[in-house]
Amino acid sequence: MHFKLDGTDPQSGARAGTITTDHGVIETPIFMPVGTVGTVKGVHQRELREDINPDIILGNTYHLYLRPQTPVLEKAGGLHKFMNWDRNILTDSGGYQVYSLSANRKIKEEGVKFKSHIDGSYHVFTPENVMEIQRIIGADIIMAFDECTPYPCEYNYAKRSMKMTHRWLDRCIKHLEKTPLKYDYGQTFFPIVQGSTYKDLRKQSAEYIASVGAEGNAIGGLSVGEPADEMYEMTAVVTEVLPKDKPRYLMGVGTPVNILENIALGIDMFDCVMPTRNGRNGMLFTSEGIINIKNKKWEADLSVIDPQGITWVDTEYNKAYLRHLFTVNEMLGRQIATIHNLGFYLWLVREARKHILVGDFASWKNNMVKKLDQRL
RNA sequence: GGGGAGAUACUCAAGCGGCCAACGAGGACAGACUGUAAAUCUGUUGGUUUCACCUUCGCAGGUUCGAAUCCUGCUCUCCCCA
Repeated sequence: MHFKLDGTDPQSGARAGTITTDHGVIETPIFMPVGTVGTVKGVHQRELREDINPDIILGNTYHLYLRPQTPVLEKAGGLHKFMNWDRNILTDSGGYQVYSLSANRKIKEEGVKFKSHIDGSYHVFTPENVMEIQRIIGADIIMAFDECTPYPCEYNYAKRSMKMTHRWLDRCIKHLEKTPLKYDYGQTFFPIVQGSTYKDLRKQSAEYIASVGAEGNAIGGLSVGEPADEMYEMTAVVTEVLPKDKPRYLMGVGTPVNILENIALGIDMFDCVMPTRNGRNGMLFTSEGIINIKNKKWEADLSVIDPQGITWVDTEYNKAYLRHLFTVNEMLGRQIATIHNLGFYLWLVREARKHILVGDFASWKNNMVKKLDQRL
């Protein structure tokens, strides 16, 4: 993997860059659609490629390990071939499931014992086997196995957890060196900064993560319920420390406003289920503000979904029709909403990139933030 | 014509003397959702001046301290036999 800085915004910490991998070029800032189990829910690969056109998408180690299971992925020659996606893929390590499946797992120094949410069977994830599984899945960017702490998180717990995540990181790196590539392209490993919402822990963690000299770095444990201002504060502390010549990935963020604010703080990569999940649940992010398409007010509104027309669905369908599809619970409604939202998110980060390169990002951002937060 | 069953809130449907403004489901309305256990989850759904009162369980009477629940009549619906 190679990262090149193409430009920085004079008024903020925003950067535009280019990541090059064996599966192509990723222009940053980038939003990566989430495709947990080998599909960006509700979107055909063809639509993803042609209509939304992201350079990279996500998969999830825990979910893919449970189903279809690694032997199938290995037989297929990796996730790219299995799902027919020839651009970049990043896999999360399962660290987020340590948080989200908290009722079904037990954390120890050695690793995490999970109770499968599918059949109740027990599985153990360690830094070592997570690296092996990610080798088999074969994503271009693979993540360290970490503990994503909840919010709020008591200081002592956050500190202990952060230190364990650091020790796990060492084990990941050590084991990865012994685990050869499975396919004929490279894989890049990203470590993850933790430290909850404590500035000193975040700084300490960022310093540790920076010290391992990875080709890219991630920030985890945010967007887990903390107020946005706290998230920004933590991002600011961390980006101050992380190397400027490496991409920075803020995991799990966020709303369109969150993304713009974090771009301003020097983040290059984002992922979030919001455009897909909220889209399936009727929430549309548009150039004019946020719409709950299920609301009665759209019942007879024949105006197009988004006059900006970022993706073709925006102008081919009207609001009343889309609301109707949700009302009668037709899957097409969820598909349209998902394509629209992903198109919008990708448009947003591409627009941000343009403004960074032109040099007027800060003022453009402040303008956008006001519009994007509006509820229509 | 004879016999039987039934009418409950937007719909379906419980309730069979007080704990009933009335279970439950659907629908409707609204909210939530941030490295996806999520096509999921939550709330509201007779009215109002809402820790209370008023009007509701086909219609009209009656019994009772008290009725959606018991009695009488009426109206309507469905089923069976002619």
